[in-house]
Amino acid sequence: MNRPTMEDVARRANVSRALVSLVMNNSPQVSAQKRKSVLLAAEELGYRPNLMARRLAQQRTHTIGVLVDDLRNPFFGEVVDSTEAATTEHGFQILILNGHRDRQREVAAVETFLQFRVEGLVLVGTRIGDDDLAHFGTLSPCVVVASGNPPPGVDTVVTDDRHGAELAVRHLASLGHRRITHIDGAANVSAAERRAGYRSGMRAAGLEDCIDVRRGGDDEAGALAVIDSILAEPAPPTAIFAFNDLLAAGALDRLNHSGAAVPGDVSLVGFDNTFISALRYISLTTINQPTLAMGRLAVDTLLHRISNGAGDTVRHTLQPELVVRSTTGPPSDGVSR
Amino acid sequence: MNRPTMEDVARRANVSRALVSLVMNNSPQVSAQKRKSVLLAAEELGYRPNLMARRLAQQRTHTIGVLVDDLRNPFFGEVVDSTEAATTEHGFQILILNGHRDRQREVAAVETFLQFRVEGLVLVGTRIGDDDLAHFGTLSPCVVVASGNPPPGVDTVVTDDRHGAELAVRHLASLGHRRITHIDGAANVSAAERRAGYRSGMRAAGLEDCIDVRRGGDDEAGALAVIDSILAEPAPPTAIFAFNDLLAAGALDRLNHSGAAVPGDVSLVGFDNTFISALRYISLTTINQPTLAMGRLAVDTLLHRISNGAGDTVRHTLQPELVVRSTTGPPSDGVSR
DNA sequence: TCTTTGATTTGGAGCGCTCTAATGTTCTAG
DNA sequence: CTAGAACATTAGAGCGCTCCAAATCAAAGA
Repeated sequence: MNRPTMEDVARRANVSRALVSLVMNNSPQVSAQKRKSVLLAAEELGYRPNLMARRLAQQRTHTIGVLVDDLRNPFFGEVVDSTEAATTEHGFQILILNGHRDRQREVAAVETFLQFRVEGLVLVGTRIGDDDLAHFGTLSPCVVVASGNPPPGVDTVVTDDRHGAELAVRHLASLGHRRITHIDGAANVSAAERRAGYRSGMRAAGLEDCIDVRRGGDDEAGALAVIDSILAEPAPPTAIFAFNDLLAAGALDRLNHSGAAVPGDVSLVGFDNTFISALRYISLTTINQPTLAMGRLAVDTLLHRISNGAGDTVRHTLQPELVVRSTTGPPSDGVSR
Repeated sequence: MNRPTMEDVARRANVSRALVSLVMNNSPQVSAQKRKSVLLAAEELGYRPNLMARRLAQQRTHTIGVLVDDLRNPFFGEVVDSTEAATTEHGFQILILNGHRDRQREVAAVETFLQFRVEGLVLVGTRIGDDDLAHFGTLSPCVVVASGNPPPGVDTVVTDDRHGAELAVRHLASLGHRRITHIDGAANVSAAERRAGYRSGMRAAGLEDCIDVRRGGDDEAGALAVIDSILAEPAPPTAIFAFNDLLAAGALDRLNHSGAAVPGDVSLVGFDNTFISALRYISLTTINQPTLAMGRLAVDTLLHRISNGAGDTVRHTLQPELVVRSTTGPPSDGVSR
């Protein structure tokens, strides 16, 4: 399986290696005639340029690395999609690695990217520590997306998680809910901000006495136990604000299974506005994050940094929005007052 | 941002480039002392081997390319996950590219893989034509996963789609349904087999007069219009077998919205057994595909082919299973008899 | 002391491609 | 007819690393 090289093509077309190279990069300074014969020779041999060699010689890879915390979460999937679109539009290649929600693996993935000599890094929702992050920032242009509260010195594109959480609480409070519980995102990078937003939202609504945070997780499974224990309590909450849509879906699931009506007995709000929440069958009230804009902005920021080098750190904060669907409504009776 | 090279490390540690290379590949034939000083020098310089150079020199990439038809479909996501796990276990790297359900893009992606000199290809659910496929097979070891009915000459790992569809129909028929409609997967690679399975299943149940195939698509959206038109008919089906879970979720959505009870008025079966169907809130009866085994088997087959070269084409066919949940039940009344 | 042997270390020739500088060619204008 | 511009082509020096063959070294045996 010895693949033909540029040398072979050159020989076959009776030209120099350099000329073949020019043709392959469709340089305009090649005569039509030579171009044709080179192309023909390449075709006949089934020639395919060797990317390794090309990149080595070029000293550029035209590639950016995208590291995602968890590809299974549709939210991240959407961000990656828009990142990919924006990247290819700019003539760059994209390399995707999955962090599997594991800090170690994520750091290892960045290492892989660096060995690949990617020209920039997009870290989506990763749980890499601030110290490592700052370090990576010195090694390669780097944009952090959707990651709670990244350290200075690294460009970031974030949704205002805190504000998003406040929107959720305000919505519930305005419906008349008082006992609003938050099922949090545990170690997820955005968890802290959303928790903080929940707290400040509760305070703003004069409900600080009702603040109640439960430890959830990253996906459906995280909500099950919490719902079980909540329902067993004497005065269960009339509303739940979940860290994300997956958690909310899990909660919905469990509530339904336990015979609690949503929103009749319990109102529920998620976060992310993934396609899951949009399924009419679920129809989850949630907080939208502008994934498309986030991906695009991240790439723009990164490419700008790549071509313009150092400079002031940029921080783009996008605003989330409340999307009201069918899982929220006024509390069923006066009990909560 | 001029990265240190092996040369720099060698100079700093007062050894030859070759020795540094040995250390980097942790060869056993290096004295402990030299190893230490090399490692130290590398550490101090922040040296990171250049993968391009390494691969170019090595004439191997230890990488396999995985092309997925649609990363947004959780089913494919699961297959990729297990593929990734199996790959890294064997010391290989994995490169993932997304086909976005577009044949052109998929062919282009394979081209990219070939330029990367991947040592093998795993094509998951792609819609690349048989001719192209056969061609790629001659260029690189290649395993096709979950793709309907691939051409001979290429190793394959498939679920017996036809049988899976038959299981679904048999289940519905045994519950007493007669008017069972199939919402198909349109141009999806597995669509033809599942359609065929639906047909033969119907025939086997003596329901050939009721055969009714509607054009669906790849995801939720594909089901909406179909459901609308079905419900508008004088004698709507009492059961629906959808091409996959996403389509089924869309159908569930629409049925629910139209006031049709599931399974009261209409029973519903999906295909793939993705996490969506498992959400208790949805609790979809579906056909399970052993994604974990598929990914592992694909990698094993591929690596075997890589190390043992040509040989008889392998075709692994895995058996799907019926997973009964809450969207199927007997037809509501005697009308259908 | 001189080999011999096995363990270490090193020189240097690639891997396949790009890119600059230099060389050829062709054509136009003086 | 020829200088010189304008265009086309090529030689050759890398890019950073691996790996084979050869060189070096140290300890052990004769």
